[in-house]
Amino acid sequence: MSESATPTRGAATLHDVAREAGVSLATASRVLNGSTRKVAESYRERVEAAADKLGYTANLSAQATARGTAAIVALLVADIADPYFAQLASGVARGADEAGLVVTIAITERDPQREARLVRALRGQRPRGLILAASRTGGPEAAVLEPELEAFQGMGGRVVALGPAEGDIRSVVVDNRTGSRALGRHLTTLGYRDVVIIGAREGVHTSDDRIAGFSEGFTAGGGQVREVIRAGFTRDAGYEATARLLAEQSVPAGTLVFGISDVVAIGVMSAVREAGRFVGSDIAVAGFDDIATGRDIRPGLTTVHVPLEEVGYRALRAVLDEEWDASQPPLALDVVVRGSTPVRA
Amino acid sequence: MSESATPTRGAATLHDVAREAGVSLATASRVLNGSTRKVAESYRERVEAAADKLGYTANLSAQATARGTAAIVALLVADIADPYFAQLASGVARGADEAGLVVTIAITERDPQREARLVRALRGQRPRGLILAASRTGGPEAAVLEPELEAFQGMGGRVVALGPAEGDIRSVVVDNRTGSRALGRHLTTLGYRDVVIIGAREGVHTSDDRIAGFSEGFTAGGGQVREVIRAGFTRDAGYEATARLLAEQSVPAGTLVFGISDVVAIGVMSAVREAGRFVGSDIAVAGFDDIATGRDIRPGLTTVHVPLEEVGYRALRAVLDEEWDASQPPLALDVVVRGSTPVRA
DNA sequence: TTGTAGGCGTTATCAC
DNA sequence: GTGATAACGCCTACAA
Repeated sequence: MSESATPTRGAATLHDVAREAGVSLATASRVLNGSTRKVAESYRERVEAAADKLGYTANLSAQATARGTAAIVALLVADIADPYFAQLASGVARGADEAGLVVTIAITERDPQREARLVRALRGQRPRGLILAASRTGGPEAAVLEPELEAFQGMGGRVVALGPAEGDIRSVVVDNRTGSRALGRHLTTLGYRDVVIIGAREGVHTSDDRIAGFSEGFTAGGGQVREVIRAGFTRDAGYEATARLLAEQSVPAGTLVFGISDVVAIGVMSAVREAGRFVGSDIAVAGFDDIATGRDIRPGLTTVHVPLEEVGYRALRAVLDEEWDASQPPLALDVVVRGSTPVRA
Repeated sequence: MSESATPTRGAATLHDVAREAGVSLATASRVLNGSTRKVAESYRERVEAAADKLGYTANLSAQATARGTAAIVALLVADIADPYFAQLASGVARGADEAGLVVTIAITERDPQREARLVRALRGQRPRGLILAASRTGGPEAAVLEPELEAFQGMGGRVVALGPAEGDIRSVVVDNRTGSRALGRHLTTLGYRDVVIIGAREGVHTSDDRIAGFSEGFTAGGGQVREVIRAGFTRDAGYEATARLLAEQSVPAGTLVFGISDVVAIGVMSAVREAGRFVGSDIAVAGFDDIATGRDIRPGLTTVHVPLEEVGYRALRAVLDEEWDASQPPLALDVVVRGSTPVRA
């Protein structure tokens, strides 16, 4: 007596609904899921009544097999616990919800090999599109990804990358270069002349652009880049690089440290403090992205505001929209000055 | 002539692989996806060769329709941009990856109605399980969820809740009560006697438990709870409640504010500062969860460490494991004292 | 407008 | 062990 009087065995199928309503499968399908609506009102009502009497929910898998594509969009991020990616994901989720899509999420751990494997696995879902948010790199390691992406596109899937991309990959681009240039320039007007930049390894586009832009702006303003440290994109990378820097060199007061992202910059701040120095008055710190916590830490983190949630939302739209202007101007960014970079006396 | 010379049309199907390998569909299926393996080595090799020559990837939807269940686990969170949920999600993702499952994520926005709709929609995916991480409440609003959950379970899906749950819902429980009691008690040993608690509305289990536990510990230690403010679970809720508090009442130095979560506590800290008061020496602040940023802000946030990533991982295991000890002891928590609650002179 | 029937890619139950 | 073949639940020409 494992199952006794349960009226609906397992889940109600379209079949059940059709029978209950006394119509054909096709009719039921049309009113419940079909796109072009041409069903007599009386039938429609009966079907709908039957459907929710039975608690019917379309089997998405079956629908997907039949249609050849699933109402899914896959999102690849380096690390979902990182606020940068979390905020991005938030925008993607909002857009997906609006469009009635489901979001599938995969973590690349910043490993190109792994990323390629994930793309391949995700392909099995036949998602409408793939959003690549994990930091894109240029190098040869990135090559493993190419064939997988092509295979995916070959079966009608759309690929959207955050940051510039070649081929038929749509992309949502943030003007890292211009934003960081503005930041660098602005900081010289506050009196800074000496900067150490902590970024990711060469080849990571976002990092490279931010480093280049900042350097341009800073030198244009009369400052000089003392050193560019290649660390990584995490809080710990920022922390360790700074700790080492402070231990090995004598860093004069008034020096500015630019962390390639807020997350990195927050690590920088912690290391500065732990070394017994002061953030702001002593060693200034700036970041990039304007994640939420940057507002709540003390001193506030000077940064460049990136509308992360909006970026995620646009990426989602890029997956869905038929029309797509490939030459869209990149999202403009604003410099946000807070206490971590006070005016130098 | 709609189809011309493209070698692989769309995506390679099992059919293609079988033909290429010169075996039957059944055989190909067995070597590529089947569970019980009984295929001659020679065949196996041929099939595998054919498969990766063609770049075959199983169509998960088709597999799901055939099997009746998909290799998916759905995760419901209130807000993925919130570090609490993001860290949780991270653990879920890790476990899912290990088990070869895909994670689908849905945002409830803390709206029970919406949550119910999502569960219903997610049901269509026929996921192996559902992880309910969005703050569970007790009240009548929660009732809408029941039937949806039951329907899901009725079709063989497993439901895992974070926090206590009734019926055949598995749950991963964190000992909020004991943890907050320990925190409250400990803070009295530091000299605090007066606390204002900022929590979510009544009925939200996590919040209620933390408030109750903290109150017990704090009064047991000789302190008194001046007020319990019902605000919410967000940073802004903490901020606004505190701003109002500070504006309307005269809050003496040495008062402690306990935010029901670190996110709330961070809002509290910002409001304290904005009111021209000092966190720590003047008004002390404590939180709960030990999210990553609590370590990086200054002063550091005193809190109770919750192994969020691990909680997520366990939740995932709870979905998968056949064996499940319903009476597992809740995860123990540790008090972490930082600068936001200095010893009172 | 409605119903019939074939097909989507896999799995699983059979005989062989 | 291997291979037909009937499901799985749904969509969609096509016919009525």
